[in-house]
Amino acid sequence: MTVFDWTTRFKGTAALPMDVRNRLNKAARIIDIKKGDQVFGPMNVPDGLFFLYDGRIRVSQSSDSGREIVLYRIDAGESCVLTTACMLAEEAYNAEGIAETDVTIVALPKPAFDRLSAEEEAFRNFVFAAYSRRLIDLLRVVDDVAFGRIDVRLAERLLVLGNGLKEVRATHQDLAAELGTAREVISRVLNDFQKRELIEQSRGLITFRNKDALSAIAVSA
Amino acid sequence: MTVFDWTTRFKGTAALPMDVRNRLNKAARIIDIKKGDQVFGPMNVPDGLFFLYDGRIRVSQSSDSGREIVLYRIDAGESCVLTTACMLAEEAYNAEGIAETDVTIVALPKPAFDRLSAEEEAFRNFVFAAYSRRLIDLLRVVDDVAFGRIDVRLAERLLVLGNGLKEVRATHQDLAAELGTAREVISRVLNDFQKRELIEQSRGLITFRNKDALSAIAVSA
DNA sequence: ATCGTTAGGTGACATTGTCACTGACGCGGG
DNA sequence: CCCGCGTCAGTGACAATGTCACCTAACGAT
Repeated sequence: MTVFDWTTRFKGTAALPMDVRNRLNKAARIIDIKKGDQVFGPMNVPDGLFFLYDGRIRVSQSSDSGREIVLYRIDAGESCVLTTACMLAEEAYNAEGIAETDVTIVALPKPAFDRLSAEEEAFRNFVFAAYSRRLIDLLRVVDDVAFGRIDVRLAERLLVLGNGLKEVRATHQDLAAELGTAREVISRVLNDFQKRELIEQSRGLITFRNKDALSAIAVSA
Repeated sequence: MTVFDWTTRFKGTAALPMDVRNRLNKAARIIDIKKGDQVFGPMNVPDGLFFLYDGRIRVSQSSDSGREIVLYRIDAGESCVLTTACMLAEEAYNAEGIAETDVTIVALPKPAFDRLSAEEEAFRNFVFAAYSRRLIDLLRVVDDVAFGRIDVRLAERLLVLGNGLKEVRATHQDLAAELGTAREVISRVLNDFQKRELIEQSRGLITFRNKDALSAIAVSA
C-alpha cells in the first residue's frame, strides 16, 4: 500500500470495498509532474487511465499554424478520458495536457482498469460520467467557437480565470490561446474594455474595474 | 424474440452468447423513424442507449441565432452515445439528431444497458469505443471551426458528401449548416469554385468538374 | 398563368484574422 | 550604469468571414 490511499479521492473509487481499494493502491503508479510540464500529448500517449489526484491540467489543441485553443480543464478528483479515448481509437490527435499547477497523477494500467470496470458498477458509472462530461464540454467549445463573439467569450473567460479575484495574471498571448484566436485580436478587445473602464492593463496583468459590466457582456451571448 | 435478431448487427453484441442475445431482443424496443424526422433533441431526451440498426443520422448543434453546424454522422452499426452522455450529465444541450434516411433504431432501456455493461466485456468495449470515436470527432470539429479556412472545409465536405459520385444534392443553406457558417459565405465560395471551373451549379445541385483540384484545396489545410 | 415559397445573388458594412512592423519593458552581463 | 536581448504589447493595412437588407430566379401548386 502506498503512503496515501488515493482511492478516497475519487467518486468512482471512494465507495469501493477495502480489498478492492488495496488492490488498486498496489496496481497504480503515482506520478508527480511540475507546473508547466506536459502531462500528455501526441508524442506522449499513456497506456492507462489517468486520475488527477491533485492540481489542475489544461487540455488544449493546437493547429499546424501555431494557434492554440483550450478545450477544458481537469480538476483534482476527475479522470482524463481523452487519453483513454485516443488509446482506444488509435487515431492521431493533437491535443495536449499541460500541468497548470504542480500535479499528482494516479496512473492505472489498462488491465486494472478493465478488471475494475468489469466488476464495479460505481467505477463504471464514474468513467461513463467522465466521458459524458467531456463530450458536453466539447459541445460547448464548438458552440462558442462557431457561434460566439469574441468580446463575449473574452469577457466570460476573464471572469472565469479571475475566479472571484480582482485581477488575472495572463498575457494577451495566453488569452488568445484560451479562445483559439490571435494575440492582436485580444489586444484590440482588451483595449476596448479598457477604454470603457471595465479593466486596467499592465504587462501580463489584467485588473477588473467593473465586473458587473463584464458579466453583462459575457451573458449577452 | 423479434422478427429479426438485431444483435448480429453490432460489434458489441454480435459475439455475445445466445441466451444474452435472446434476452436483449426481448428487452429492446425497435423504433422506425422516417427520413427527415428528428431522432432526438433537446425536447426529446431518450432514456436509454440507442443503436442504429439501419440508416444514417446527422447530429448537429444549433445556435440561438439560428445558425447550425453538423457535428458528425451516425452510421448503421454504431450507437449514439451523445444522448447517453446528456442523460448522465443531466445538462442542457442543444444538439439534435435528424434521420438522413429512413432509420431503424434499437432502444435499449437503461437497466438492460447497465446489466449488459456489467456482464459483458465485449459490450463494454463497444460502448467505450463509441464514446472515444465521438470525442475524436468533436476534436476534429473544433480544429476545423477554430483554425480551418472555409474554402478548404467546403471543398472537403463536398467531396465527402459526394461520396465518390459526380454530384451533390444540397442547397447552399444545407452546406452552410454543415460547416456552421452563413449561406452567403457558401454562395461566395461556390461562385469562386465555379469561376475556377471546379464545379457547376444548378438549383440544389452541385456537379463536380475537377475533383482533383478540389482535393488539392481540401488537403491544403 | 398566377401566386407563393424556396433557392440563390449582391453590395454595403461589421467583425475577426493575418502580416509586418514598431516601441516598451525587464533582466542579466559587461 | 548601459547595453543587448527576449518577451510583451500596439498599430495600420489588408484579407477573410459574418451580417444585413433586399433583390431576382426557379419551381410547384392551383
